[in-house]
Amino acid sequence: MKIYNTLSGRKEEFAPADGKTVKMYVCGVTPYAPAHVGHAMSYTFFDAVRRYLEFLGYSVVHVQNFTDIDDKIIERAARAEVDPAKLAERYIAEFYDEMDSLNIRRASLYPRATEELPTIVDMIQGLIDKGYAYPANGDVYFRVRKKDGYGSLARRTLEGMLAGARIEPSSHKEHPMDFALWKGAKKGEPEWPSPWGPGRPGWHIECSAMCHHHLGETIDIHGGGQDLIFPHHENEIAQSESYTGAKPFVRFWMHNGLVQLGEEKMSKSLGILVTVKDALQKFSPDALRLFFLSSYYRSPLKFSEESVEAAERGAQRLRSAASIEGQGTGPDLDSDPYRRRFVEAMDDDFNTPQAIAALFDLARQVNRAFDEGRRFDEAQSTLRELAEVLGLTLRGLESGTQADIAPFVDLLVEMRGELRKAKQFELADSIRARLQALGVTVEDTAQGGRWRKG
RNA sequence: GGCGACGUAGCCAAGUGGUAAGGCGGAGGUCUGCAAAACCUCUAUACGGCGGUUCGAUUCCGCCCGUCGCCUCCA
Repeated sequence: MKIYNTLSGRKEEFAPADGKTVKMYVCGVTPYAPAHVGHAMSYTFFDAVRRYLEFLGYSVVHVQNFTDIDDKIIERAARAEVDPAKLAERYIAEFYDEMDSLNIRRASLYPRATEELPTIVDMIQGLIDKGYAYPANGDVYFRVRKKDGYGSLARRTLEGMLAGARIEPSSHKEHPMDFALWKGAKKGEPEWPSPWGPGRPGWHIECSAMCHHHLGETIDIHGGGQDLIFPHHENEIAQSESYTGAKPFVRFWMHNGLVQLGEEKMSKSLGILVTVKDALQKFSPDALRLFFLSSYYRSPLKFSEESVEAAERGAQRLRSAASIEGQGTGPDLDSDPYRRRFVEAMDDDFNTPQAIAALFDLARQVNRAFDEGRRFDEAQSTLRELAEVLGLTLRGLESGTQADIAPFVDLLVEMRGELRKAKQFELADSIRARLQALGVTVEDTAQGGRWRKG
């Protein structure tokens, strides 16, 4: 299959370095606020990446970090007068819950910055020893000019960056673009001991350290949002390659486009966002996933309720095709052409929009086979299988915490069937309308009434 | 100012050097007591604008307009 590599700017043939196991690292969140749909989109996409790679027969080691110590956490915790670690812990728990709700499979490992201090300190020391970093005034900085090719991921040069003129000069830095590996602690801040004095790790070093610690010197895929390309991923490359001497640090860099709300990027710090929690209250997980995966992952995606509502109706159509019962005896529906289209689309840099198009076409064929009295069990299971590769459950809305209403609704639907037979249509229609008002849709088929929630 | 991305039907959104997937919506039809669902047919003389290359461009190149992102924390 082919994957677009940000580093080369081209689609390249992909296979894991060892031929079997894909080492994949996806940048996680800084848990200081609720997750928004931009996070949901990114992690949904990388979940689909992982599922598809496994579908191809690879095993995938998927590592995703939590940046559980950082300026924002300290700031928020101070304002709320809680312990920074507690604050982070709370948002991490929320994050797990929400990602589970979105049917995003758990990563193989979720390392946290605060649990990687020894690795981080070792790496910083190693960088100092090799001349790539220098302590200054309790901080430690990376010497950007020492790293060949710094800026190549972002396609920038040091000169170009300086032209931005938005860089705050720091008297302790040798070069304005040098970045912190270690930040000396100020009074009252959380701190860890180090050879350079008490402090905490800089933002970029944790990812380098975790990658190295858990996945080795070279990993197959490193993913994240496009907003991480610079400076975060650029700096990761600089740190990791300088430390290990191994090139490349990452074989395939993958970056998803950003979710926009209205005309702007969704952003935690700017407060422009729709939280995952809010979205899940309005829409089914399948609808959100279908919405996310209906556009190519590298393009920006505009979030709008109308678009997700459209996806909700589409999801319902897929669900219904995946769950109809009562196949006939005519010739089998052959789903191979649809499977091929799906695979071909996904092989082309995870072209999920086209893969989804194949799913909709297959769903139509299943419905047709039903109408024509043909067999479709194999096609239907293909539909479910491929949907699952994208992480779509195609399950109906669950009844939630309520006791199971099924026997009672069944009874009403059955009684209504009797009324219809007796041509008591007014009463039958009234039952249907009242069930609808309670959130149960009743449909009449040749085999009698059937119902679903929603 | 520098770097990058994008601009396709009412809306969302793929894609190709030789006249445009899919979804939602809409119109008509089949089925139905009605409705819903499902299925069938239709719904972009053409892909921001202007030039260029080409037998031929929406697809390549240049310029312009518009939108967005990054350059500072950010999936």
